[in-house]
Order: sequence, then structure tokens, then C-alpha cells
Amino acid sequence: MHWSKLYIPTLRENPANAEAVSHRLLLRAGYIRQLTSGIYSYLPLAQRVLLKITEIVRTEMNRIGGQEFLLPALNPAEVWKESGRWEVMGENMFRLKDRKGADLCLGMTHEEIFTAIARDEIRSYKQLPQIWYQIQTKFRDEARPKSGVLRVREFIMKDSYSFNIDWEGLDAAFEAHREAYCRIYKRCGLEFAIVEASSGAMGGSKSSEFMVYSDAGEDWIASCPDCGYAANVEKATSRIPKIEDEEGPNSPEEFPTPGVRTIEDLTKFPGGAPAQSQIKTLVYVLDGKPALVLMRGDHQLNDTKLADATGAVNIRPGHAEEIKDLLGALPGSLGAVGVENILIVADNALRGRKNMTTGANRDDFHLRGVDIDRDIAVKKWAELRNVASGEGCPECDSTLRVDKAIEIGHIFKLGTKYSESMGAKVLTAEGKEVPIIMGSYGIGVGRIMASAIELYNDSDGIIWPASIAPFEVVVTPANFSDVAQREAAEKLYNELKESGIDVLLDDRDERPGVKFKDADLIGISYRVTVGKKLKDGKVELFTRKTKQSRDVLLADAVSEVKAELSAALTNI
RNA sequence: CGGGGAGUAGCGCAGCCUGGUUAGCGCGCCUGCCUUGGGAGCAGGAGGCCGGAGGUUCGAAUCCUCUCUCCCCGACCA
Repeated sequence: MHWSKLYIPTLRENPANAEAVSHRLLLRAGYIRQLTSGIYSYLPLAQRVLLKITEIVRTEMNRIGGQEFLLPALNPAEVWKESGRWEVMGENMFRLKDRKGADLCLGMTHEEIFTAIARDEIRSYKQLPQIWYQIQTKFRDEARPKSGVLRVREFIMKDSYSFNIDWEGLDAAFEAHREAYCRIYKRCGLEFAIVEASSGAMGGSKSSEFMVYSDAGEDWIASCPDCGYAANVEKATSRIPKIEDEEGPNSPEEFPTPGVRTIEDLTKFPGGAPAQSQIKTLVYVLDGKPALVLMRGDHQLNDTKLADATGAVNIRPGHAEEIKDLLGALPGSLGAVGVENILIVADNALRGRKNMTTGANRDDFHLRGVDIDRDIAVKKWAELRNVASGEGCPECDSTLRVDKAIEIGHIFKLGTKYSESMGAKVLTAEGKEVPIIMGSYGIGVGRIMASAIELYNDSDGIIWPASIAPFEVVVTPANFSDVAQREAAEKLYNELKESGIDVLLDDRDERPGVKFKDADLIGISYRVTVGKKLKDGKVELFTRKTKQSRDVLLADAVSEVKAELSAALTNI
């Protein structure tokens, strides 16, 4: 490929409106352009990267017996109604009507469609197991697209689904995917972590996420440096010191707390209490029904944990008016003492606590001396608390840390959620009809691209892992008007191409500085500069990652490049 | 959905507060000369419905009202 013929619209200046590093560099290096919020056009360089990634994904999926499909992105409402997700997906689903007025949607994921195929076609255990996958565009109407290609409304995803007759088969398919994913990310050159995750709206028993640690991420991961425990904070637990309370009064005592609205206020108020001796009362609406959520004063509720613990799908904090109607007081003076007929969910950290302080459900009044077991009708105890850095690892004596990460893959043991709701059943060897046991496995292709940039960049631009770089090598004649340099560069370019290397020739009549800057910016792994040393039969081999260059004989250039590349590709 | 910011040339921005001939600057782009090892130089040139609609005014990029879009923080999010 000749640079002069390729559309690579690099920008000299940093684009406005691009905060995340990957967003800024993808725009500046001419990989993407935004069409509208959360929707991007992928220019030729990006398409080359995406194709390299999907090719790696494809070979590894095929290796575990996956069979590639291509399913419709445009789906009829019926299938989604069968699984119940037409409602569950809410506003995140793009919906439309056809000319006859029938409801359609754009697929957010494809459990329903693949399950429908399995239901219609698979009758016998003899046809199982199956692993089916596709690499296809998904649509989600995100409330807030952000960070360039990291959180978008239209994106490419590899999604696969396993179908088994028994749970052992699911375990095997899950494990096969786990291993395939490790190979995929490793081959893409990413450093990644596998963490325990919440299954959320997908349903199912167990799920693991594949994460790249990065400040550009939106997930928080708790991990233990000693034993290797790692979990999304939506799932993570931790050890915290037990608190021994002094005995309090025989019944709660109400006391005035004018102006006190927050936990913090009450810690400073004369006669108040330290945060860890307060009960924080939150009003949530769970699938339309109000509930009180009780946390220790210094702890934060994790919404996903609340949803998982209660089985609720749609959860939101209550509005001030709802709360006033419900409890008779405004936030700042809420409590659960004496509350009946409302679901009360409490965090495990409050178990057995006594002599606590909480709101009195009367504005500007609190209660002290509250004994949870005695005074509050807790219906459900659960792990609801956000773990924090510095708390104890749940699996060893060490200490947890919490870091930000980008989710690049997620694998689920679905079980029979979809096969049961949609009637995908097969006959066993004994002639019994049973639901197919399913797994679901996703990889965000665009996120792999963006994560690689977040991980590997410097002030000059992108530093691609060679395996997913749009080109492995660029041949740069310092002065293309110089006949000797031009001819040597073209010859070298042809030789590299013939030996199967992905090579670009910078045939532009630009000054060398421009070509070097552009090559660095777009992140090509190696550059061979054909310049003034040509008269000694030498060219320079420049490594983007290290910015080191060394002279090699022109005659040896092809083999030197090959050696560098194969070293780079096996080291990752 | 709440809070904040921004829409002026392909990109990055100034001008707006305090209305007034032809709306500027840098980069990029085109032509020519010159130059060729880290985004050169000189000369000439093209390119704007100042996001949209309505209003105030003799006169609006500038003031007022409405509206659309984008970005950031939060809420939200397999």
C-alpha cells in the first residue's frame, strides 16, 4: 500500500471534545470520525485494525469448535417479548415500527435470536453440544455515550452461545471460552485481568469479566495482590473489622437535630454519633415498589448489588415527594424504626449492631439507642456495600485495592433462562424433554482497539502491538525526489510485501520530519528509513515502541524486519 | 434525566460583554519558487447562511425568546 493513495487524514492539532486518550488519538491519527453522539465512522486504518482483531477472534473461536453465523441486526418484537426482555431492556433498546405498524428493534445482543434457531432446529441431545457465534454490529441507546469508541451506541461485538444437554457440558463450554478469550487478548497484545462479575439483566449463575486496567474505564475492580482474588465492585466482598457496641437504652430515644441533613452533619452535631454508629436509610423504588435500604453510615450502597439481592430489574432512588409521602419526613431525617409494610433490606455490616443513631421520620429529629434486631423489622439481609481500597481480602489475610478498568469481554453461564422462556427443549437419551443449557460470551471488538491505545501510547501517538497494527512496517524514503532513495525504497517495499509482511510505503513528497511524525502518530510498529546512509548500502530500522533505531545493510533489511516481527509477535 | 460548557472556513480558535462598512488569526488546502533527517521558508490564492427559527433595531455573529446538536460531571448502563 502506498501512503499517497491511502486515506489517512491526520490532524496536526489535538481535536477539541476528545478527552480520553484513545478518542483523541483515533481522531488525530485519522482512524475514526464521529457521525453523531456515540456513533463513529471507521476509516481505512481503523478498519484494518478491526479486521486484524476479528481475524484473531475468529481463529480462536474456530479452534474451540465455534461455528460462525451472521444474524439479523433488525429483530421483530415477538422474540424479545418471549424472553421478557422487550420490557426489561427499557430505553436502552432502539425501537422502530415497519410500514405495517409492527414493532421492531435493533439487536442489543442475540440470546433471543440464537435461542429461537436452536428451538426450531434442535430436537435431540445427539445434536448437542453446539457453539455458535457471530461478529456483528450491536445497538444500544446509551444514556450517555462517552470516551470516543469506548462507550458507544453502535458497536461491533463477537457474541457466542453454547448449547449443552447438561451442566457439565456448560462448564466445559465456559472453560473453553475462558481459555479462548485469554488467547485472543494475549494475541492482541493486551494486558488483562479476569474478574468475578454480576450477571445483571443477562440472568444466569456465574459470570466472569475480562478487564483492562485503565483510568479511561468505567468499572471498578477490587483485587488482591497476594492471592489473586479479583472481582468487579458490583460483586466484590471484603473483610472489615467487627464493631462491638456498648449497651444502649431499653428503647430508642428521640432527640432534636435542627438543620442536620447528612451523616457528616450528625457526626459533628452535639449528641450525634460517629458515622459507623449511624444507620443510613435510603429509599429506593424496586420495580415500582418502594423499599428501605439500610447501610452503615460510612458505607456506600452499590446499586447492582441491591438489584442482585432483591431480584429487581428496574431500580431507582426515590424522589423527595415520594419519600415524604411514604415516611412523613424528608431525606436527612429518615429511619426504619417502627416502619411496617415496606420492604426493608439491610446490609450485612449492620448485623447485630446496637445503640445506633438514625433518622426519626420526623424532620429535624433523630433516634439514638437503636438496636437493629430489636427495633427494625429487617426482611432481607444482603451484601450491599461497595468495597473500598484498603479493606481486607475476603480470601486471604491481605488487603484489597480498587482500580478502574475497561470491560473488554464478559462470559456468562446462562443456564436455562432463555431456553425455558422460549421453549428450546430437546429429548435426552432416556426420552425425557429438557431445556437446553446455555452460555453466552461477548467480546467488544472496538474496545480492544481502544484499550490497546489506552495502554500503549506516548506523546507522539499510538504504539500498536504489532499483531493488530494497521501495518507492521512503513518504508520511509527520507527524500522521495531522490531517485536512488526512491528506487531502493520501492524495491525494499516490494520485497517485504512478497515475504508476507504488511507494509506501507510512504511515497509522499513531504519533508522527512512530516513523514516521521505521521508514522509515529498512527503507530506503525517498525519503520525502515531509506536516507543518506544508502550510499553506504545501509538503511535504518526504527522501533516505534522503544524509539531506538539501528543501521542495517539494505541487503539484510527484509530478514532483519522479519526477525523483529516474529520476536514481537511471540513475546506477546 | 440533573448540573456545567460549547456551536464562527476542513481542524484549532479570536471577535460577542459595550450592535455599525468587506467577519479575523494559526494550521491545513490550491499555484509558483525554494527546500529535503523530526510537523521548513517566500510570494500569491481559494474557502463562511457566524447551528436553526422567531423577535428587538435604521442596522444583529454580537441583544432577547424558543429550538436543535455536541462535549464534560453525575444519574444510568450484559
